[in-house]
Amino acid sequence: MNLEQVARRAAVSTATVSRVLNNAGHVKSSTRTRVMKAIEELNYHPNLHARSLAGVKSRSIGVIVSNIENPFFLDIYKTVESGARSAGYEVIMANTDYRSEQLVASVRLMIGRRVAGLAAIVSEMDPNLIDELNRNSIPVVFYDVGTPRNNITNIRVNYRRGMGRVIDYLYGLGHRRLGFVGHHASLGPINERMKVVLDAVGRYASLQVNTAADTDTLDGGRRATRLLLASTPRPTAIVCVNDIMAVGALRELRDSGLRVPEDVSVTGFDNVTLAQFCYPELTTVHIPRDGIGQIICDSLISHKETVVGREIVFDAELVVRDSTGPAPLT
Amino acid sequence: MNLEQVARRAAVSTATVSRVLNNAGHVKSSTRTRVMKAIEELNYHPNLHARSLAGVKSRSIGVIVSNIENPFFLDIYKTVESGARSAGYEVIMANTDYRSEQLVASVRLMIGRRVAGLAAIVSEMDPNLIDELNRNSIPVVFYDVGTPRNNITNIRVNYRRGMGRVIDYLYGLGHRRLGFVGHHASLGPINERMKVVLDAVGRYASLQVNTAADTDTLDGGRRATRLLLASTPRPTAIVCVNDIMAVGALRELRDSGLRVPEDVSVTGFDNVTLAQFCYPELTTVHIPRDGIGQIICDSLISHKETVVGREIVFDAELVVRDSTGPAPLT
DNA sequence: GCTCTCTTTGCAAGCGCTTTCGTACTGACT
DNA sequence: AGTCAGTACGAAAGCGCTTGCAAAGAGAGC
Repeated sequence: MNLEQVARRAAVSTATVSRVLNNAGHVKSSTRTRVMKAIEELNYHPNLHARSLAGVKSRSIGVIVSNIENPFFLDIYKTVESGARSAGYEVIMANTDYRSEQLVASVRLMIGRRVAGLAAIVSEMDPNLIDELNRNSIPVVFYDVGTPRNNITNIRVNYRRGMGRVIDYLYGLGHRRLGFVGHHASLGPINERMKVVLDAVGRYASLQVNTAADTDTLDGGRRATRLLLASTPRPTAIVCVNDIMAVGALRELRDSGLRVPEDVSVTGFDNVTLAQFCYPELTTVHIPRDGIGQIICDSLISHKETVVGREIVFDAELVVRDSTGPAPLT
Repeated sequence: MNLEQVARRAAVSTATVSRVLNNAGHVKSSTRTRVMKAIEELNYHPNLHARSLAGVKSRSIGVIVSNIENPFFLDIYKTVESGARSAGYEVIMANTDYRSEQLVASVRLMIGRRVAGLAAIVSEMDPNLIDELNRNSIPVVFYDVGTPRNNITNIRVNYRRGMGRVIDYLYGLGHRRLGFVGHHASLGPINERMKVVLDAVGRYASLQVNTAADTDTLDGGRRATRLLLASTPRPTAIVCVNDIMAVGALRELRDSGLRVPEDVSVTGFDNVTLAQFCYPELTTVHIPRDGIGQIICDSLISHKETVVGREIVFDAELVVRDSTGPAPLT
């Protein structure tokens, strides 16, 4: 089923059918209806691969995320998608599960599809990828990883400051034994976050921290917390790398019969919607996901010179809710 | 940058380059390395559109969901993706936001991409869509909507029985005033679920129910619950159309100073992971998402005759947790 | 009736790839 | 040396679409 069959049935040329399909050029209205009728009768659906091949400029952008299950990624994806859609672009998504070989495969897939722009909201990285992308000319935005180049924009969040605020705040509440819940310690940005915690802790002589890592899921947060709670003396505050794992931590604490925040305080990171729907509501650090999505759209679609090829750093504000409180006296 | 340039650089024909890329046919190992070198030097990435066009059979399946934010959809998507991936297929995803025109657009997009199979995990429907799909020959799986045809498989969950169990259970606990939290009341399957509640309620003369609807989000559940709580006398149990909205309900009840389950009981539906991570843990109805994903893969990829073109109904088991209890005495 | 300007349509050349078919080459075996 | 099977490669025909160019038709103004 192709253009030619439609053309034959409508007794016109393929060029005319194409013009009808794309609302381009001048087509007499009687011809148009005749063509549409043929399309309908034949249940014709244009082959998008052929259309792309035939040199029409790409109207799609690719978004790659590390973990589509984490609402943080999903929020950014959604912002990008709505921005892209309103600009007439469609977005294709890929998930990497934090695996760098999967990231490379996804990037190749996107390039193979000839996307107009590519956003990678990922924590993993392959050493050769930046170079491969740089030799290409398509605009790219990296979140969390990568280095700015002429066609590569970088978005970062000032984790150091954000985490610093968390640690300062907890220290001020009298906490001296911390537990850090992370995931994929081997990944640059995640490891960086852990180091940031260690550094921040290092500023206070009396502060100690244990760390544990598991998968980036509710259950992972739960298991990592279980591990941390097993050490004696047990930490009085659990600092989590993100909100999802923090919600997992809350569950484990509940199961252990520990009260939050009276016995143990918990902090998250990202400030996803769920942070306000768990109990107790999470003290966390807000990351402006809509702003990030906006920047991505700007650099991939509008090609604003102000953002392309630069590094943009977002600040991260502490949001105090109910999951943190003064350290227990003992 | 295309095959021809690579071929020229490696001093071979495009056919040979193609053979190298696809590991097909016989290519002398020295030629192979020469071609690979050229590919690397030119940073060549094959145009996937061209490849698809050139008649290679489709290796991708499409999955359309109503609301990617709802973990229920996401869980099914993930099962399908992992099944597809292990069969060498890639999956492309589309989100409809419960809008039927968006569903139609997404289906057209998938057909335009010539997917090998199509799964629609959606609650909305367009009257002409089934026909349009049926005139096509690609295998299709619908969840929740549609009617089985020769190339269309239908998966359903026995909501009637599942919801019936919820109502019976609550009645047995002494609840007589129910509130139902739904979303998109105008959509067939969702409306169906509400009707099922009304029917189940109808079996008990002394049982009453109010309904409220909002968006299918945490916040939507919260707002709908707020509405239900405003009526006097207030319901003693809130029955939610799914777990996400139920978690929103929990939040609203907490804010209103009502205890769950002592003052008000809450039930969800789906049994997503989050149902065990909220507080109190949700009484809900389990829907076997992995089984659903499996069926989808079977009918779209393996083409098992046992499942293609049929209707498959899953049963839904009640899972009692902590969010439900005896109705308050007053 | 004739020219001029739009409008409407068709022809055909690609887009970048796969794949069939045919040719040339390579050894191995008579 | 001659035959044959197998290996290695190239030429070229599409896949289904868009689009530049040219041609034909249609009014409008004289």
